Amino acid sequence: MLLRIDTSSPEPLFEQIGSQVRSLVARGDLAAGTRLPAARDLATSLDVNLHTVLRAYQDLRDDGVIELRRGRGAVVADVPDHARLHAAIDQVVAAARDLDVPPATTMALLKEALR
Amino acid sequence: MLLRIDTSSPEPLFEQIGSQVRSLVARGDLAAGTRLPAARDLATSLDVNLHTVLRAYQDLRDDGVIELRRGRGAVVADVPDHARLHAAIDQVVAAARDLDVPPATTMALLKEALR
DNA sequence: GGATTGTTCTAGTTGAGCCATAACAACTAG
DNA sequence: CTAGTTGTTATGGCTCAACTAGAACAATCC
Repeated sequence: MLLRIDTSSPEPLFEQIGSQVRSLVARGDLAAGTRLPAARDLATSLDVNLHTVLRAYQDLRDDGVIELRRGRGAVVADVPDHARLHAAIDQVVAAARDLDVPPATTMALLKEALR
Repeated sequence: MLLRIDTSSPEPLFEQIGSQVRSLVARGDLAAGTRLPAARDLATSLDVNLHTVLRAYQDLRDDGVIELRRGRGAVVADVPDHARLHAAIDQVVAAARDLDVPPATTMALLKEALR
C-alpha cells in the first residue's frame, strides 16, 4: 500500500487514510476485488492504532467503497468507471488555477454544491 | 449578513464562517469593496466568541479573499469573475450524482487534484 | 484445530476548538 | 485633539473528538 500519513496535519488520521483509499479506488489504482491490507498490518506499517484504521475502513464500507468481512479482510467493491468525473474535476482544477482561486475556496464551493 | 452556524456540526465554527463567506464572495453575492460586519458584531449576532470570527477572517485574509485593517474593518478583495469555475463545478456535481459517487469521495478526489 | 481478521467493549490521554478577559495599536469621525 | 471603533495579540481554562491501549469475541480460511 502506498499510503502516507501526516501526523502534524489538522486533518484526522482516519480521514487521511480513508481519503487516500478513496482516491486510489476511484482512479482505478485499486481494482475491484483487490484486497486491502489487514487493519492490524496497516496500523503497524503506518505506526497508528488499530482502531484508527478500522474507523477509516468502516467509513469506506458505509459509503460502499469497500466490503468488510471477518477472517476475510477488506476488499475493494465493484464501482463504475469514473472517467467522466475525473475529466470534470480536471476542469475545475484548471479553472481554479487560472483564476487564482485558493484551494480552500474551491473546496468550499464544491462542498456547498454537493449539498 | 446571511450566515448560518450549526454548532452541532463536526466542522469547526471558524471554518463554517470562512467557508460561507468564500462562497458568497466567489459567487458574487458579496461584491468587491463590500464591508463585512465588524468581528465583534458578527460574533454577537452568531452568538459566538470574537476570536472564532477573527480566526475565520484571518484565514480569509491569508487567502486574499478579504482585506483587514484596524479601525476600518473587513472588506472583500477584488477578485475575478468565477463563472468558468462554477460551470466546471456543476459538471463535477452532475457526474458524481450520475455515477453514485459518495460526496466524501468526490471531495477526496478534488482535494488531491488541487495539491 | 489453529491462524487470521473484523467486531465489540472498556478505559485512559492528548490536543484542537472554543470561550472569557484584557490590553494594545491603527484608523475614523467629530 | 479626543473619543469611539476595530483589528491584533496574549493568557488561561474548558470540553470533546481523536487517538491510543488492552482484551475478548466471532466469522472465515487453511
